[in-house]
Amino acid sequence: MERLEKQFFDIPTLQLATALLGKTFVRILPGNRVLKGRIVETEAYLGEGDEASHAWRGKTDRNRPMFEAPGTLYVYFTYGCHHLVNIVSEPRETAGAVLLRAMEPLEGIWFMEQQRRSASASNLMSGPAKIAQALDINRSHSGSDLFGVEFSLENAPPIPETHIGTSSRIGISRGKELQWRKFVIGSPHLSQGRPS
DNA sequence: AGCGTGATCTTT
DNA sequence: AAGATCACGCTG
Repeated sequence: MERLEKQFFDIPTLQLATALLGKTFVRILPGNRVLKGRIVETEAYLGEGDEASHAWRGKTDRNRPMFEAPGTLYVYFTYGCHHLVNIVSEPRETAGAVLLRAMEPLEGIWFMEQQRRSASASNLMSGPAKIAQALDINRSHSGSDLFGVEFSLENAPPIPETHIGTSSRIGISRGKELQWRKFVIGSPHLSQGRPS
């Protein structure tokens, strides 16, 4: 299916979190190896007013990409060992991003298995840091976008509303009351989540 | 259930 | 300059 252009990403963050479900994330490595995954779980993060967001206190060196144009990538490093990948939303100078939390591996599975040593098929990208590891994404990609060679998003039919679940975001201490996690109900590739 | 591991941000 | 926190994954 066709590649999604900038206008696709230019919708409110919460809507984008839903619209991304089912779409195919495409990563092309140096050497033209192609990796693909189907997005099955996302979370929305805003700026001011969303205390769980990196951007709620304003722009810093790290979160700068969150203030860039829709379709930019925001990647950061946390817990001393994990990279997490977000797709930026909202117009320039307004913070917003959608965290990619889980994907169904579609193509390049052999490579992903190499990247993730102890993983069975359904575990390859069933968590936000696993995605970054499987697809070989790190901080150097923060600020890139989905409109070049390395990264893109392929269209796919929308997921029917009845198959989309909603919950609190996972692993945060503030903003728990907001139901800003979206996922494809019944997918075997969802993240395991963290209690409370 | 516990902990690693380091960047980032806030407070002194 | 020091301390707290952290959008997590793995082992036990």
